[in-house]
Amino acid sequence: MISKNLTAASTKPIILGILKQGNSYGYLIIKKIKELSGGKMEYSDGMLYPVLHRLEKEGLIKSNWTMDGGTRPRKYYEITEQGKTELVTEKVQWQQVNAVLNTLWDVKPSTT
Amino acid sequence: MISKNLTAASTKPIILGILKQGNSYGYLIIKKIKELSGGKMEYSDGMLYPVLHRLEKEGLIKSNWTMDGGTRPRKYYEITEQGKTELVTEKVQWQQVNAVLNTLWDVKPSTT
DNA sequence: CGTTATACTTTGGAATTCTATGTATATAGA
DNA sequence: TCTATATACATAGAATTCCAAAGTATAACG
Repeated sequence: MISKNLTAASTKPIILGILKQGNSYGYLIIKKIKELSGGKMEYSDGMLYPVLHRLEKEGLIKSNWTMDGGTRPRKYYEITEQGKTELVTEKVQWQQVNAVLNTLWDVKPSTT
Repeated sequence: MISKNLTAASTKPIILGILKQGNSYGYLIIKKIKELSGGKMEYSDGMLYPVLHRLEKEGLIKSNWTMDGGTRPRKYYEITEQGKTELVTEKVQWQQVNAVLNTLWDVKPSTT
């Protein structure tokens, strides 16, 4: 299982990325993340929903309740323009840190 | 500047990676991180030292005070075997998350 | 009709974090 | 010589963040 810190650091870009592929709702996003990660990342509903609320308050996504043909109501989320911009920022930052780590993963100890 | 979450997620592997290159001490580690990241990651001393203490308590690093030829005492840290193992674990996890993100960064929106 | 899956919400105890503050020595420069 | 800055480490506790747990409700399946 992925550590708490890494999960926290990746939650925002993962959700924004999924919503950029197309609108979705909480329950489905949880399943999608599990699927994308091959089961290695698994969000509980109590973890994901508050994040969605926060992202909406930040203006990165927006929601509307929908009746998908006679079934129960679902709250569909859509990424906003601001959200798309934020995703780019997240990408840049992630890649900067990734670059630092790539120089460190496989270092040989210096001859001390 | 790198976001708080990303900083938190990368602190442990970065410190372990730096110490794998060779022993070092707090003040120098801070400078090293700044240098490696081209100034994009900057730790305050109040941020770094508690992390070093925590990693030592976890057994991933160990310390000893040294007098570097007449200068003031410095607390040198060294990575332990356990620390090296942990670094591998961190690497695997990071790369798993990185793989998920790589599938998402550049997705084209589906024709909705 | 009972059980499981779907679907969303909220709260508050728990854990984490880092800002601010404190101590002390070495060095550069005025 | 004196002052300012850089070096070097430590820690309390205010502030923030987090997520496990509990709650509500409907659909689907056997």
